[in-house]
This record gives sequence, C-alpha cells and structure tokens, in this order.
Amino acid sequence: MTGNESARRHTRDDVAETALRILDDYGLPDLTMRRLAAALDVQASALYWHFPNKQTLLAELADRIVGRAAVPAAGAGADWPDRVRGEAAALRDALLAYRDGAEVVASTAALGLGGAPAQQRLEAAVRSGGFDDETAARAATALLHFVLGHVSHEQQRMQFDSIGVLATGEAADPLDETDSAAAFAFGVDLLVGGLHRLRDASAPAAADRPEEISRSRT
Amino acid sequence: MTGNESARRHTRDDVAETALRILDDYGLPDLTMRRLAAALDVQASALYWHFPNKQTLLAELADRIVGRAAVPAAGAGADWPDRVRGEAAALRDALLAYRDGAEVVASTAALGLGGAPAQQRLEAAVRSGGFDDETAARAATALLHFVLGHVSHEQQRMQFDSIGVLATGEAADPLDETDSAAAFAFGVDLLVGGLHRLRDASAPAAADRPEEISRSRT
DNA sequence: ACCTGAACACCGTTCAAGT
DNA sequence: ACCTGAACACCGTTCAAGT
Repeated sequence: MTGNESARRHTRDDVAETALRILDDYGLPDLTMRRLAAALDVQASALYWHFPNKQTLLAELADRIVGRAAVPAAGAGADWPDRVRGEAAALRDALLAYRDGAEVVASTAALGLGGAPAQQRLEAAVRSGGFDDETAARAATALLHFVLGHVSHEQQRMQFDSIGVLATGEAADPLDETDSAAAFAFGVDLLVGGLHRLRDASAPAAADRPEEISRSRT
Repeated sequence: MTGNESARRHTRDDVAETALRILDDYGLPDLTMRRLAAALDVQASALYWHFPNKQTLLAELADRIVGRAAVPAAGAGADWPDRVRGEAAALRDALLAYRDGAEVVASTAALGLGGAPAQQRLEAAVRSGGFDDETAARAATALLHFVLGHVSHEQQRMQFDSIGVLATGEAADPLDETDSAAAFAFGVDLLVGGLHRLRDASAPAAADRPEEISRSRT
C-alpha cells in the first residue's frame, strides 16, 4: 500500500488533504488534477464532483494552509507592535509548513479568494494599536504582500538549492534560515516602524494611549 | 494583414516584442509558445532556437518591462524619501503598462532571474539616505515585494472587473485608480517611515546629515 | 452521492532534417 | 542562421452513462 487510496468513494476533505500531501511532497507544478486523481485511485473527472475547477481546489488549500497558522500566544502583556510581529511570524511559519505554500496562498489571495483570514488577523493586530479602519486595512495588505512575497522568494530558493540550479552564475548563498528570518523580521519591523511614526505624527506629545489615530493624507 | 508576420526569419528581439504584444493584448495565460509562434507565422519549435525555454523568454519580458520604467526626474533637490517614492511609483507605472506585467516580473524575480535592476534602483535610492548596504538591500527587497504584490493584486482585479467575475458575492468595489494609487502610496510611505524611524533611533539628536546608519539588531 | 470512460482542445519541449 | 514536421508526454475540463 502506497497511500490513502483505500476504500473508494471520497469526500471533499479527502481530496483536499491528499492534494496538500502531493503539494508538500512534490510541489505546486506537480499538483495536477490527473496526479491527484491517481493518488486517490480515481479518474480525473471524478474530482469535478468535489470541486468545480482547479482554482477552487487551490483556494481551499490556501484556506487550510493559513488556517493552520498558530495563534500567537500573546499573553496579556502584548502591545500592538508585538501582536503584529507575532501574527506575521505565525503566518510565515504556516506558509513554510507546506512546500510552495506562499505561492498557493499568493495566487489565490490575488483573486480575493483565499488569504482573507490572514489579512483579517493582521488587520486586527494593527487595529489593536488604535489605528482607524482604513489605516489598519491598508497596513494589513502591505504586510500581507510583504509576507507572501518574502516567503515565496524563500521557498523558490529552497527548491533551487535542492535541485542545484544556479541562475546568476556565482555560487549563490545557500539560504541560511537565520538570515531569512532576520530579513523577514527587518521587513516587518519597517512596516511596524512606519505605523509607529504615523502615530507619533498625529499625536506629537503624550503619544501613548491607544485612541483613534487618523490616516496621514487622503 | 494582421500583425508583424512579414518576411520570415526572425530575431530574438522580434520574438520578445511580439510576445510582449500578445501579453498586453490577451494576458499571461494566453501567452503560449504555440500562440506566439502562430503570431510570428512560424512553428512552435522555431522559438527554441531563440530561447532555450519559456521561462527564459518570460525573464526577458520581465527585463524589458522594468527596463522601460521612467527614471524619476528627481531634479537636484530631491531628498532620499522622495527618491524612494519616485522609484517605487516609476516601477508601478512600468508594471501597469503591460497587462499582467507585475505577475511576469514577480514570477521571474522570485527565481532571481528578472527584476534585479528594479531592486537595484530601489536600493540605490535607499542608500542615498545614508543607510548601510545591508539595510538598503533589505529595505529594497521589502519595497519590491510590496510593489509586486500590490500591482499584481491591482491587475488581477482589473481582469475580473472586465470579465465581470465577482468572487466574494457582494458588488466588489470597481477598482478606483485614485484609491489604488493612494493605497500604493500608503504602503510605500509605511516602509519609508520605517526607514526614517530607523535613522532617528540611531541618531537621536541632530539627525539630519546623511552618514552611515547602522541596522537595528542582528 | 460518487464515479467511469471517452473525448475535446489544448500544452511545453525535443530532434532529425531541411535551406 | 533559422526553420519545418512530427512526435512525446503531458494538461484541465465536459459529459453521458453507470452504481
């Protein structure tokens, strides 16, 4: 026995979980409807009873991937910058947990299909700093774009390192996880710093109670 | 006569420019090797004399798209934040100039193939603020990820609006260019603000000469 | 409710051979 | 130097029909 192709008749959940396994084991380019069907011991056409098309399947995978993101144990004493950092880090970890996870989420988030919960969590974290809704929404999308772009890049390099393909000639850096994490934290800190600065600008003195803070210029 | 399928025998440049035209007219999913060959009045296999594979073709397109980005007329009196904002805006315009431009650049930038010049221009702008090389490099990648993510999203919505596909039910906002531009500027300002704050932190008083500024924590 | 079988309309890429 | 022709090994999706 090679997998979970046990007793015929599958559920939507089976299909999604098997797809996640293929994704993680072989990567997004190898996640085809025909390969997925074969893993389920079924004809490709059978998949269309569970999902109307591949796009919808991928959106479901995106939801599951970000849905597995840990809720940062913020404790009681977490201020808003740490909440934002915590959500960003949890999201990064969730994306890294599946091969090509960032690309799956990015491709469906762009369509407004998946990744919505991810943005909402980031948004809530920003709003806890007392920023108005539009500022929080925009900051959250900026954060999300950075996170998805960074982790996509990170995962692409992982594949290249394992395949041994070097594009730029040179012996391109072998992708140190410590470096990646530091570069990630730097980007998040830049955005958080920008928010901090927004707050300071709108409340020059006594700038420490989390009230409503207006956006810069409209 | 329908296009540029004139007198046989094409150059690499022909192929790339025709590909750009198909990209702009029909979008990335319709830019197939076979379609491109047909537009050139040639067999698909002929394209492989000019480019080793589709990936390389796309990298070439990415280079041409970002290569067409205007050099912001910064004048003499431009400070570093305006230089950064100017480069980011020029890059956005360049991506918007071709349908699916952001996705093309993003897909190849992730592979370390295309988009390198874009990053370098952003990096130079940041460095003009007196930041050290690693800070400038990291800030530039953060900016690039945001720009690519934002414009990809923007262009995806453009397609959906024109096709009339609404994912989230609701009558999803019809993508106001003014709003998009404002959200873009907000994101860039957040990153620029973060850099500003980095500088202020390392030079608490008399913080206005552009010297070397060290990165926060390593 | 869940799947088969067969088909439709495609893909990217390779390679011997032509001019 | 640049291209043809034919093939290889695939794709996603539809649809009548089966159980």
